[in-house]
Amino acid sequence: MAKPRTLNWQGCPTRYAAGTFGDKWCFLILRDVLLHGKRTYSDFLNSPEGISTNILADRLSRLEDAAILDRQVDPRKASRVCYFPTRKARDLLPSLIGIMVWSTQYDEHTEAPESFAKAYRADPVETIAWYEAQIDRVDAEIFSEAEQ
Amino acid sequence: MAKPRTLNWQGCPTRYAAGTFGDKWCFLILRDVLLHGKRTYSDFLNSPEGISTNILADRLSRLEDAAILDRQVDPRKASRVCYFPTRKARDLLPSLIGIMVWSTQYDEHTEAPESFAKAYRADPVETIAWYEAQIDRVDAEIFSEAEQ
DNA sequence: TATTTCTCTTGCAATATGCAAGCATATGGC
DNA sequence: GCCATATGCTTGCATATTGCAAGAGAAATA
Repeated sequence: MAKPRTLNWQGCPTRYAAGTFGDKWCFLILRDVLLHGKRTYSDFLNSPEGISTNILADRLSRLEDAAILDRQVDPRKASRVCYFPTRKARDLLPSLIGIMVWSTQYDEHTEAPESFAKAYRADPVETIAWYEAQIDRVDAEIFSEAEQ
Repeated sequence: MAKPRTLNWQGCPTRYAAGTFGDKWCFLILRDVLLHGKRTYSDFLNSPEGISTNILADRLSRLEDAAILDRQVDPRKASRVCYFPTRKARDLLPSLIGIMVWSTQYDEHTEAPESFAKAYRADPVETIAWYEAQIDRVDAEIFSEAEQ
């Protein structure tokens, strides 16, 4: 048995988003892949929140189905797999960062430095461009290492 | 028995957000309260997604605990309850609308009109201000009706 | 006073999650 | 080539969450 998944949760934009990545584990995977340069199954598994293996496999598969992640055999080592963020994933960066700025403001135990929200407010476009460039760098690095 | 809730899901901004409203029903409640002018239990219950009564009560209670919703006896009718969006909720508007624009772009069955994403891209600040004004209007209306 | 509206609560079956173990494929050392 | 290891999953099972139907309690309405 398996996945009915986003069974007709299309149409309404909020519902589409909720059905596509609207659960805590998808959120954290998006964070890891968009902001922390994580790409492999074990990268995600080692995040401090401690996702379990079956849930991780399920969420990666859903995000791949939704064209948010692009699953490829790791060019550096064929026993490994890379999940690359697609353009569709990258286009969530502004909202994701906006949410993080919100958390930084309202979570009294936030660990985010003051400078993060400050930089974003000073120049959001530049801040997002910086994160996009980081993503490019991580992906390029993987393929350049493979050629050696 | 009841709610341990966001047990130490603080610190990391993404994790804080995921723990606070990171599930599909919270998403939809936020949509209803921020964008559709819904305020009462039965308003939320009547949304087309069909949330069940126990889940709705649970999520409203969590969002109230998180200071995202402000629960008050309805000034128009004391047997009813209003859930008003707080400043903390309103501050999610930009990200929520950003996510909706994303869905509008990527959901091939989107029901959102082209004009929505277009207006946002042309002037995001103005678009958000418009939604904020709508929220003010809905809340003011409730209290003005109560005085009659 | 009786009925209806409205916001929940409760009981129970179905589904999803978390955990530990195991499996499959590829790699790397001999 | 052969075996140990690394990596990405799958499976089984206990526990937790959800969904559904019914109903309780407080206030409005007739």
